[in-house]
Amino acid sequence: MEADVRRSSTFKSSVRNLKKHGILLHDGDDLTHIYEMASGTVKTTKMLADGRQMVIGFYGRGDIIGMPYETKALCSAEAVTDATLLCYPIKQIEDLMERSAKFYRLMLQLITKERYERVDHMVALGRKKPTERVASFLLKQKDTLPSEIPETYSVNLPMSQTDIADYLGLTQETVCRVLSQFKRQGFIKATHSHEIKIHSLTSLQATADVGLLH
Amino acid sequence: MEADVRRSSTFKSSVRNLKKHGILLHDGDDLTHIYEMASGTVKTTKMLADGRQMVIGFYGRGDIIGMPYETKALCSAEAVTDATLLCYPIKQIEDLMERSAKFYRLMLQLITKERYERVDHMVALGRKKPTERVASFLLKQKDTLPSEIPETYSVNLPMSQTDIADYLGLTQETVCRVLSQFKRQGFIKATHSHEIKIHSLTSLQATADVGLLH
DNA sequence: CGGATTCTTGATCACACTCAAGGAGCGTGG
DNA sequence: CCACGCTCCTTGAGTGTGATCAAGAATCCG
Repeated sequence: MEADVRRSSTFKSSVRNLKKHGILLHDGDDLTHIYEMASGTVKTTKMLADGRQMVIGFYGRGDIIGMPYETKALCSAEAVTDATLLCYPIKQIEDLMERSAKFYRLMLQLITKERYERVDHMVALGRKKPTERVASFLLKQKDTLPSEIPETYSVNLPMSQTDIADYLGLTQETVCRVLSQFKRQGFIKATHSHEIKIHSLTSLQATADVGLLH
Repeated sequence: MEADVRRSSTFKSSVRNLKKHGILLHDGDDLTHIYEMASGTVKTTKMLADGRQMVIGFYGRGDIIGMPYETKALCSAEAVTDATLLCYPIKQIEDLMERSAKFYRLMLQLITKERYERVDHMVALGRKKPTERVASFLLKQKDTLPSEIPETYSVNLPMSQTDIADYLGLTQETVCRVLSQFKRQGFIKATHSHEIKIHSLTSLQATADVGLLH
């Protein structure tokens, strides 16, 4: 998006750096800007009154946080790692959308992608078993990689297992146990911390989609 | 939306009637139209390979199914009761959006509302207990009513308990048991079939938000 | 190096699911 | 209009799975 905004005459944006655990937004804040991830990872969350937390999404390079006409922030947003964001005044984005068909199609595209992901996420939360959810989560990470994925490859998991649990509607212990099971089965292997190697993409896919394998 | 579309010069829409259990869309179909509910209730669903079903949403009078630039249907859509829908060619809607700022704001408004609901739904699926999910669901129904809700009022529940369960990520039996419990507690009362009376809005709200009461 | 956080694993428990059976409600056709 | 069959609802009993509780190991970070 960055290039598209810059190309417009009224270009005016700033940069914001967040340290790990830095807060970008509180749930319900007035939303003055729309943010584009330049580096790092940010999570959006909702919290219940008694402290239970739900992670709605993880955002990495190129992802957008905030939508035109979202006057109040829908979720809180917190840095999972140190992160850099490009900040566009929301009014400016709204103007661009109204004036440039190309730009508004770009926004609609983003919305479409988000809708698709949220529905997938909802299916996982409502109807998938823990192993299936974790497998789906691991596979989703590959979408963030450049195309053409071989059977074996590495993915980065910058977030904690607690964050993954809060994203998948599980406990941290269950996530850990499922990952251990996948390791024992040879589906994945821990490399560095915050990185795992996928050893059998097909096994994970079978597990994610119906849990055919046990 | 209907009035706004008609006001435009290129107005051209048709009406579609669905019988109960009639299929409007199959997941992945080419989406040629955008639909506005005129009467009845429709549910959108996703199905896993082994038959597990997730209900993504219920749609009543005035709700929109399908979005501009959603080339393939994101979900299946099926009538829960006999239903009537207004059908707008998706191309026409896309044109209107590009040309009329007013119209595209209308669309963005719909999208914002959907985003808000989906996030709420995700929190329920991932972090709420069965009683809290059912209470949230019952309260959501009041949004469909004209404003100013008193402590006691009636809501229509045209869908089956199985549908509610598939919407809340529970089993049909659990939904039934929670509803029975609410009846015993005096929170609600069954009136006609497919209609219940809310007797204590505040008790339901307390249950929905944190489950403070047991 | 020391303290905090995160991860891992085990043991136990509770809650929602599964299985089951009976009843109520509804639509259809005789 | 009633009888029949189907779907949907209700409730109970028993089970299994993921949550909880707990403790130790590993990793991170100042």
